[in-house]
Amino acid sequence: MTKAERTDLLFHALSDATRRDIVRLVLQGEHSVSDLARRYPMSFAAVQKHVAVLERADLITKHQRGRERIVRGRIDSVRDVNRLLDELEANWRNRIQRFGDVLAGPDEGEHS
Amino acid sequence: MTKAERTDLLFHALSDATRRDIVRLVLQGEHSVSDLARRYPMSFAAVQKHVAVLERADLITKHQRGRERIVRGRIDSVRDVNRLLDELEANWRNRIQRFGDVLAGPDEGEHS
DNA sequence: CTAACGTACAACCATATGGTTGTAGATGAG
DNA sequence: CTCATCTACAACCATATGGTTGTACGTTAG
Repeated sequence: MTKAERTDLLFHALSDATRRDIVRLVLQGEHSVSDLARRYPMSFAAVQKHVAVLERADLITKHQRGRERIVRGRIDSVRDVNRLLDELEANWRNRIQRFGDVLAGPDEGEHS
Repeated sequence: MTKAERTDLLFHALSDATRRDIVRLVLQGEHSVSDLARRYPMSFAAVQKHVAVLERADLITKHQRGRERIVRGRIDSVRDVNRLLDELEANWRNRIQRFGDVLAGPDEGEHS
């Protein structure tokens, strides 16, 4: 998977309020898929799909405990998203830097 | 528009590589829609749609100059996304804090 | 004025998305 | 063992998404 593809998955996963809430919950502590499903006004299968989207984006991990699947948040992936945004910001800073360079540059050609 | 709806729009807008690249470009400097369209292997109308998605999410602004529409990036919206992620991370930190509290808490009930 | 350019927008299409219900397989409780 | 619980997964549906082409309109260059 390319970096762009993974980035697509990350942002797409976070573009839904239910999924963001699930991430919030499982960063606070462990929850089974059923635990999560009880919280939202939709079917178990729907929540299952949301969890699958988050898993594909590496925002959560699932592991079995008895008959339950325990969901945990992966804080490092949330931070990856932060880093991706910083890369966008960096371009903005570079632009500002260049703009500043012009202002602070040698007075060539000014006043003719 | 609710906060969640705006957050949906922000993350959705950033979930596409072409759109992220457009944001990167227009944070560096101004570009007309045609300028942008020339860069990508898709029709002008397709790029136009991407720009519209970014505009709806407030990640860019458009203003007319002659017959061109100039696109500029809105760095503050990129930072809004950063802030939203920090809110998710905050829940994680709270969890760690509580975990630390337990470790550092009064030795009640221990050793019977 | 006229032609070329930049843009907007509608119509259309294939596929993805987010939801549903239903079925079936593991697993734990009693 | 038997039953209830938790999960997985398929099939289905309505709508959203990302692309296309075509048409129309404002603006500038010559």
